[in-house]
Amino acid sequence: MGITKSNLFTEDQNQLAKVAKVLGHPARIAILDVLLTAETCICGDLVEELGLAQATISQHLRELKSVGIIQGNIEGKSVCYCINPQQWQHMSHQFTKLFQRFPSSHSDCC
Amino acid sequence: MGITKSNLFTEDQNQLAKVAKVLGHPARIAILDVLLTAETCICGDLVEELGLAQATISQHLRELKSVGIIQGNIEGKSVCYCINPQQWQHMSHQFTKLFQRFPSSHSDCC
DNA sequence: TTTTAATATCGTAATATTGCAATATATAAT
DNA sequence: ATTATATATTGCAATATTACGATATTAAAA
Repeated sequence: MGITKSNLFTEDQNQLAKVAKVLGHPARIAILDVLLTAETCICGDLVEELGLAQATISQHLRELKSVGIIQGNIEGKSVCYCINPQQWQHMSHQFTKLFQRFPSSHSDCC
Repeated sequence: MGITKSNLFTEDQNQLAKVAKVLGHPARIAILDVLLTAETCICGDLVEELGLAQATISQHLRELKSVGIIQGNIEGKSVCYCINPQQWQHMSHQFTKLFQRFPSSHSDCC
């Protein structure tokens, strides 16, 4: 097949998986690393920074935008990218909720 | 192409992306949900719980095992799955580190 | 207005993922 | 030993992802 059966799962499960999937590529993590390190908007430097073709970077940026964790603002003839604070916090919260569901005081399995 | 250029990225970036990718499917989130809710080992119930074929579940379990966040212990003729506490905490820590790099006191972009 | 520069989109090849039926494997029960 | 049960593996079709060259788009600069 190749098509995910989203209807079998809850909205939360689908949503979290969708965001995780976007984080699931090193180029996209690298892009976030640059944005986080710069602590400001990045216009264009990304293509030189990472070693991928311009078209490829653009595609990864679109995927990050698709779940809202980054945003792009047109600034003249270039585009400034930055983290979207609201969505970043939301994502952070969703993951943290998942992680915290495993009690640290867990007795060994089986 | 279709092949990720891992050599362009750091070990950390590749590692985090790899784990995120495994979390990037709702069936695998759903499996973790069951394991977290049960707070104990789950032997076999997973196939009835989720609506996927046995072969498909087995495949998802293998992917979760591949990054170490769950483990399976053979228990007679069935297999008990549970969260791996060490790896869970490690994963949790890696993601949290990423999330916390964005200062909550961030001025708006551009 | 033409050129230049930055980014996006399209088309496409290579590869990966998803899902499942069929089959293999392994252990318990008879 | 044979059968039943639980899980893993294999093989395969459908679809998705990754990467990039070529081309479009858009806005500043000349």
